[in-house]
Amino acid sequence: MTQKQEQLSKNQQIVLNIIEKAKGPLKAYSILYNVQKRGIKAPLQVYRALEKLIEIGKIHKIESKNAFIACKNSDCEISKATAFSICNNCEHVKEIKNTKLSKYLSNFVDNSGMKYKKYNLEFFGLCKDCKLKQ
Amino acid sequence: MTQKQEQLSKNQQIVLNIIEKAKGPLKAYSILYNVQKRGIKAPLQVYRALEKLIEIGKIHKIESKNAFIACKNSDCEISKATAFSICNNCEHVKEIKNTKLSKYLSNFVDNSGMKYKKYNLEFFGLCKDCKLKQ
DNA sequence: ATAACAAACGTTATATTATAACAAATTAAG
DNA sequence: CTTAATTTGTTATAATATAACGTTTGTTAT
Repeated sequence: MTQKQEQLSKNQQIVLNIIEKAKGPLKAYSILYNVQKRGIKAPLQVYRALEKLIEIGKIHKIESKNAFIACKNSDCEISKATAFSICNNCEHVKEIKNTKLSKYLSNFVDNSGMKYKKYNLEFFGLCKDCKLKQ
Repeated sequence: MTQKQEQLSKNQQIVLNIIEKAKGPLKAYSILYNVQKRGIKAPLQVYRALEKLIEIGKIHKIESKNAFIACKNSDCEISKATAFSICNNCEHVKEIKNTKLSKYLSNFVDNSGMKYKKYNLEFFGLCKDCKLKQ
């Protein structure tokens, strides 16, 4: 019983469901194949839903993978502050929920005195499972 | 007189020159158009050079833009730790050189105790010029 | 309730970004 | 020199993403 999903349109709902059920990030065309039985036929329908879902913070794009993942973090309001860990071996992706980190980055001021409204951080390494197996 | 460039191959050299001369990040196909007079004819030739240049840390990929920029930061050895600021208005991109930030992120340990080998951070906001103009 | 507007939809076509596969040429090392 | 590794050239194609158009649905204000 998630709240505030009644405002999503039909296609947005379908695409979000697929992404939320997935274990990891999904690519746009893989989403497309998965939702064809539900009436979505064209890439653009998927991309439009993705765009909206990103806008309202329900999902994030993993830029280094061109893939999309459900937001598990109520803190990153409207995707202004996102951080992920990505396993180089099994490609497992996890959203990092760390208050210190997000505070540090949200308040970061560069050498020229600039502050930023938004950031996206991607960490790469081996996840615990893959570290053990090696 | 940059050092250590004698080891680059012809195509790698050509592509690097274009990227280093550019004011901002370049897209692969824009690089291609720019180097056709110098004998590079196919996308793959560009992508291969890009791959190598990234590998040896001469350039970075701006993931959110699918574009490539020369490394201006001798500190980010072999691109293990990259941070950029990106202007939402004029699309100006700048590599952030900030020792505190890079130390903070390189030493970051997440809630599960994981440390990471590599990260890429992209900040978004308005650059100084665009802030003034608004 | 309905006119006016905004948001979402469906569809076709196409643009943009990136890689596969294979053979030839070049370079580096033993 | 010759073997191995890297780089090159080339053609084809895969994968990712958007343009443009007209229609339908949903919202809001009267």
